[in-house]
Amino acid sequence: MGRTPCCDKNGLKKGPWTPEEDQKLIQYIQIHGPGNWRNLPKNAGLQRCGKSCRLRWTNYLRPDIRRGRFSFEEEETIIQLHSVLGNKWSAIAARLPGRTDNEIKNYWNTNIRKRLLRMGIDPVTHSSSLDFLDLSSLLSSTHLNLSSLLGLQALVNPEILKLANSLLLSNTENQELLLQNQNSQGPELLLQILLQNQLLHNQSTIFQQNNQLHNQVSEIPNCTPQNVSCSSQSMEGNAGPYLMNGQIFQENMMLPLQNYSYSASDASENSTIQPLNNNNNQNSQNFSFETPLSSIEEEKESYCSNFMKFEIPESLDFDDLL
DNA sequence: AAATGTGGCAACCGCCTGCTA
DNA sequence: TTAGCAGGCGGTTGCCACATT
Repeated sequence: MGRTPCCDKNGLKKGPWTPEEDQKLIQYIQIHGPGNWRNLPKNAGLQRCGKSCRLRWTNYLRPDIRRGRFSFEEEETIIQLHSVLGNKWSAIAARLPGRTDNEIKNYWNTNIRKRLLRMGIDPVTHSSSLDFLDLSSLLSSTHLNLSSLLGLQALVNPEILKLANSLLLSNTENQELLLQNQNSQGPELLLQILLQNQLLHNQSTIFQQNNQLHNQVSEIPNCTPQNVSCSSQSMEGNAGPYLMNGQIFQENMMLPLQNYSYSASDASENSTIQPLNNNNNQNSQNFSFETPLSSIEEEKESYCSNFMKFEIPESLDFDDLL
């Protein structure tokens, strides 16, 4: 025979927990520790199913739970882990101390997922629905082969190369696909992974930097982000991407710093900024964005939508990559 | 001020896995 | 060996607070 049922479902309370019930559960677990959920409700004087008690404790009452808004670092971690693990919320939560799988799941469904959808990114596969990631025709041309991927190091952050490598090692599906296609589409798959993760990396980097700057500005007495003065020439309509010193995806140049002035010289001495897809205000050393201050969420979306406008610059000579 | 719409989140539901008798 | 349960997990629901009309 198996075990006896964990609880008699008749007469058990359901729905939101009251403070009194929470207190009973906390007190009992403080004395006896978590576990033995079957007998816990009866011993603690609760008219609840043991399963309900366990959920309440693990998702809400546990003392090590970290509540409040998710940080950019946490969001970055969630997105990256989700791209590898999928909806394995418990596995993702295990890598985010203080966060529960339920909380991460809710945050994904209510925030990240919707934003990715608005940006044209499939939240399940993390692949773009836009055509720019479908570089098959370009990559299968006679102008590019596997060795050219090495040249992409100029375009791709080394950390992303490492991430792509770890993804390839950890993602069985990718491994199989690459093995199946190593003589034909392998480089294309790798490039897709690189580009997708470059997107994620730049997105999170921008979020972090923008948030840090936002916090720094907020700490200045009598100075709110709205009244930070903008300097020099306007780059309105030229929110990027840019070609800078022969490189695209220059990290510091990807900031969609709406309402903040930004000096290109901060990022690189003697920099030149060339909008890839716009003819206005070329070679500006300083620029500003004069759009109204938007929420962080809007900034994220704004950045990503701009990023999705990525075009391969004509100045990029693929023949050289050979 | 009231009605309606929307988003966030706590909690439940049901399936799966591993353990136990 | 196997029936049956506890615990774990992901999906879904429904309530509540806030925003909008």
